[in-house]
Amino acid sequence: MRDTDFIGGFAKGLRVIEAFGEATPRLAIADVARTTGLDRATARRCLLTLSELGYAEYDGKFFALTPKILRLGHAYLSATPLPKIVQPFLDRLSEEVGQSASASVLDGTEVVYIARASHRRVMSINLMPGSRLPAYCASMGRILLAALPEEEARQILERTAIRAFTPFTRTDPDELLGELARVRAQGYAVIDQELELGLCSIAVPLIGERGRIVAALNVGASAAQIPAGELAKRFLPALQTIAQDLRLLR
Amino acid sequence: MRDTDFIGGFAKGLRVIEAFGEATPRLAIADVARTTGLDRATARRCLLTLSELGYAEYDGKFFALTPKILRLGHAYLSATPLPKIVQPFLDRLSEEVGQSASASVLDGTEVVYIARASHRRVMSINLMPGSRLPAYCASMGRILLAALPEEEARQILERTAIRAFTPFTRTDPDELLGELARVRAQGYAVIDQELELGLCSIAVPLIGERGRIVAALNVGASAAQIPAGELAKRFLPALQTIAQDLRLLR
DNA sequence: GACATTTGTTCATATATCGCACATTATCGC
DNA sequence: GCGATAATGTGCGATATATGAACAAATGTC
Repeated sequence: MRDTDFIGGFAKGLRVIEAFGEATPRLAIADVARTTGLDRATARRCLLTLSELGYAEYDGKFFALTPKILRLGHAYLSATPLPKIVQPFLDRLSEEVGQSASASVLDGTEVVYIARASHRRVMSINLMPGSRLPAYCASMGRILLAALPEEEARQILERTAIRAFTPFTRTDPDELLGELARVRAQGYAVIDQELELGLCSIAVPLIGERGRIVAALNVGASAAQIPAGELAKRFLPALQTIAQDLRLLR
Repeated sequence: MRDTDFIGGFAKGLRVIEAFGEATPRLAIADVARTTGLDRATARRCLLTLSELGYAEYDGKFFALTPKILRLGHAYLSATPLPKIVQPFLDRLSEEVGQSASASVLDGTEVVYIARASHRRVMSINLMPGSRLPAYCASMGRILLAALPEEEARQILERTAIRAFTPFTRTDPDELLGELARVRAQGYAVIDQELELGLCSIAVPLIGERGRIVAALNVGASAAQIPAGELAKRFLPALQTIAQDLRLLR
């Protein structure tokens, strides 16, 4: 690609949108300039453009995104067949096992939820399509990392900011790579309170065309109700059935 | 705003993202140029930019959005407190009444789902945060339209492409305005199979600061199981309790 | 209340982008 | 295969945008 094929203003605008996040729902021009590294004048122009188009609101001091911005993500969720195909299966699965079920894909070092059937709330954080979790300590993340060539998985782990969310979180890259090998061999991944105390989950791969692993499915449960050791016995057959059914669709 | 404060390239890029949708997951350069009305060269530059940034994939022929694009919508969902606050209440409500519960806001002529606790699948279409429905024939849409000054509601109806999804759909603007008045007076809205046969729902407003209606909550049910006439009796108290609890939070 | 800082806005100009016209390459019907 | 048609890639002048410094306004500090 020649560099004249790159629209700098567009790229900067997207960075401005991403500047809004969890802890920063309302931002002043200077805030955006700082977090994006853009010049204040440029940040201002991006924000005014967003506001002019209705993607953001401006009260004279702070900018905030409007629900119109959801059109952008929705363009993916509705355009990509996978979320739509998977959702009814997750609903059925969730109903059947009495727990939350989700599907996700890998984006960089993170797992991105593309569909979810939430049953009981067992996690403190609220997951929905678009939500992200670090791949290294999520059951679906382990599946998706295990699907990559080992070298690639290692690179992703290397550029992940690994931290221990709980005393159970595995943080050693080599140990994690060993775990990935185990996951690859056994065909499913179990996480026991590595992300959040009291929460465990089990995930399986979803196979697409040419046998490629395109997504992961999981079931999450409260560790108090169901010990991690029992996850495979209780949920693996249902998960594998769903994964098999979904495979037949393609 | 002076016109030099507007970044055309950014606005065009956003249009390109929105060109991807339900029926068009994969688009060639010329497709995008046609649907957006942009010059082919410009559409190409936008697409290459998206691809360079990892928001899209390019196989040499077609472009498709990647899950990274969800970061943009997620910036809103995680930045705006409302979805996060509402979700646990919806979960509780859904569990309590044994039906799906949702929350939405108005964006133009459409209702945008910002949170949802799906219980049983009663709709043919798959709703999730970011999903959109025409406001005029959705229970939450009626609530949100009724919250506007009548003149504004009329204008929205005028620029809506009103069509009859079922034989029950009300399509006459004056009749709809009358219905809005009724909704405003009684404080809740009931839809009986206007959007989809076999589906009915009931919605209430969610009050924010200064008494402004900031969102709507609803419960959907199968018309076969629960006639529309019984919705108020069965679900209104629970809905109103939730709305009241949520009001206290602010 | 005056000073120091931060923030928002404007301006001139260097730079990048736009859209057109043309060249090239793929796709389709036959 | 071959011509017709459509799609993609590219160079260029006109035009729009980015930049950083300078200014104005607001905010915070003492």
